[in-house]
Amino acid sequence: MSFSICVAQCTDSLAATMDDQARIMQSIGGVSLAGHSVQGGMALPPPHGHDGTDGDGRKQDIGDILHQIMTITDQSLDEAQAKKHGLNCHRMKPALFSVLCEIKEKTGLSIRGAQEEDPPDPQLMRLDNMLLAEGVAGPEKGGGSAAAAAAAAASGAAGDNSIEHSDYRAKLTQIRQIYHTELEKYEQACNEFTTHVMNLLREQSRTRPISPKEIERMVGIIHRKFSSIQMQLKQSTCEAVMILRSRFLDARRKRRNFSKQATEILNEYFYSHLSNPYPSEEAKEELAKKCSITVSQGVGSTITVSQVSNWFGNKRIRYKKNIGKFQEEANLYAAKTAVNAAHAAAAAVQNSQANSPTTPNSGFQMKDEEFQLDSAESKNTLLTNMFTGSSGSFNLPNSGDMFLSMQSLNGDSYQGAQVGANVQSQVDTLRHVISQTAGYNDALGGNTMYSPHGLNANGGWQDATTPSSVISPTEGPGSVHSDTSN
DNA sequence: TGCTATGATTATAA
DNA sequence: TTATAATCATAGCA
Repeated sequence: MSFSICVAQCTDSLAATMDDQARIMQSIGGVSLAGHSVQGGMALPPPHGHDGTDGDGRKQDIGDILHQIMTITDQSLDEAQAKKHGLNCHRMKPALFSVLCEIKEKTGLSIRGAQEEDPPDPQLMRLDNMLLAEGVAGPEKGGGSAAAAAAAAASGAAGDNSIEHSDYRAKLTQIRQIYHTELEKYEQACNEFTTHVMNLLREQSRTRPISPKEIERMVGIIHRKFSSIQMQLKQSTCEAVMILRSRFLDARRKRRNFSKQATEILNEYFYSHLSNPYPSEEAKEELAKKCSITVSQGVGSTITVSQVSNWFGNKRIRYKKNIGKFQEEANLYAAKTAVNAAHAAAAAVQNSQANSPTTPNSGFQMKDEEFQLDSAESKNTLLTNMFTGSSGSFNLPNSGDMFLSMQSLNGDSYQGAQVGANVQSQVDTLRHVISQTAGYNDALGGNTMYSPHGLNANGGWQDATTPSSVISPTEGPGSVHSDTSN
C-alpha cells in the first residue's frame, strides 16, 4: 500500500473526528451552554465586568462567540484571520476554551476510551510469530536458516540440496531486506504524518477546543491506521515466504533415481538381512558411503544416510505389502549372496592352500575381467567346477572386487527361478567345500535361498536385533552377520 | 500418454 | 526418535 493511500485513510479518520467535534460543539452551543448549566457541573467563571447575575447577557456573549467560531470556516481567509484574532483576544475566550475542552474530554473520551484499549490482534500476533520463526522479523540469525535447516535436515541435505538451501536463504534474505525497508518507510511516514497532524491540531487549538489528550488520541488513531498498513505488509511478506518455502520444498521433492549399482548395494544388504532389515546408523553410513562411491562414479551425485533410511523404509513396507512380487528379486539376491559367500570361502581355501608349504599354488592367472560369462547355465557350471576343482586353473578375485564382478551375474538372462534351483545345488557344493575350510563352517547356513521367512505371523520382522555392521557376505567372514547365516 | 516404479514427505504410533 | 503406512510427485518405459 502506498503512502498516499495511507494518508488518505488517516485524513478520512481525521475528518470524521473533526466532524464529531463539530457535532459536539454544535450540541454544546445549541443546548448545553444555552441553559448555563454545563454538563459535568463545571460552571463558567464570571467574566470581567460582570457580577454573575446577568444570565441573559452571558448567554448572549457565549452565543456570539460560538456563532463566530461556527461560521469562521465560511468566511474568507483574511476575514477569518481577523475574526480569529478578535476571538483570541476576547475576554471570555480562555474560560470558554477550558470549559469546551473539559466537556469534549468527558463526552469524547467516555465514548472512545473503551475502544482505545484494543486487545492485541490475534492475526497480527500470528503474522509476527511467523515472521519471527522464519527469521524475517527479529534479530538476523542467518535469514531463517533454522527453518531452512530443519527442512533440509528432514531430507538429509547434501550435495544438490545444499545449493537449494543457500538459494533459499538468499531469497529469504532478500525478502527480509524488502520487509525492513518498507517497514522503515512506513514508520518514517507515520512519524511525519503524526508530526504534521500534531502541528495542525496545535495550530487549530488556538481557535477551537483541542485538549492535549485529544491530540494524543489523534496520534493513536494515526498509529492504528499505520499499523493496519503494516499488517498488510506483514501479510504480504508471509505470503512471499510461504511461496518461497513451497517452491523450495517442491524443488527438494524432485527426485532422481539412484544408480543401478546403488540400488544393488542396498538390495544386497536388504535381502541378506531379510530377517532384520534395519541397518544401524553405522551400517547406513557405510551403505551411504558405498553407494556414494558407486554413484559418484556414474552420475555425480551422492546418497545420504537419510536417503538410505528412506530407501529401507520404502523397501520394508513395499516388500511386506507384496512379498510375491519381490520373490524373484529376493531369489536373485539370495543367489548372489550365496555366490559371493562362496567366492569368499573359495578365496580362503585358496589362501590356505597358497600358504601351505605342501600345496603349491600355480596357474591361478585369470584376471577379474576374464570372468565374463554369457549364460546362467555356464555360470553355474563354472561355479560348480570352480569349487569342485574341475575347471582348471584361474585365480579368484579378492573379496573387495568380487562383489563388483559378481554383479555381472545379475544380467537380464539370469532368471530368478532358475537361479533358485541352480544356486541351491551350488550352495550344497559350496557347503561341502566350505566345511573343509576352518572358520567358515556355517558361512552359508540353511537359508541361502529366499523364503519369506523374514516376516513373522504378525507381519513384523522375526529378528529384532540390529546388525552391528554393514559388512556384507561379499566381504568374507563378516558374512556371519547376514541373514544367510541365520 | 498411461502405467508402474520409486524417492520423498507427512501423519501417526510406539 | 524411529518405524510404519499412506500419499505425493516424478522418472522411466511401453
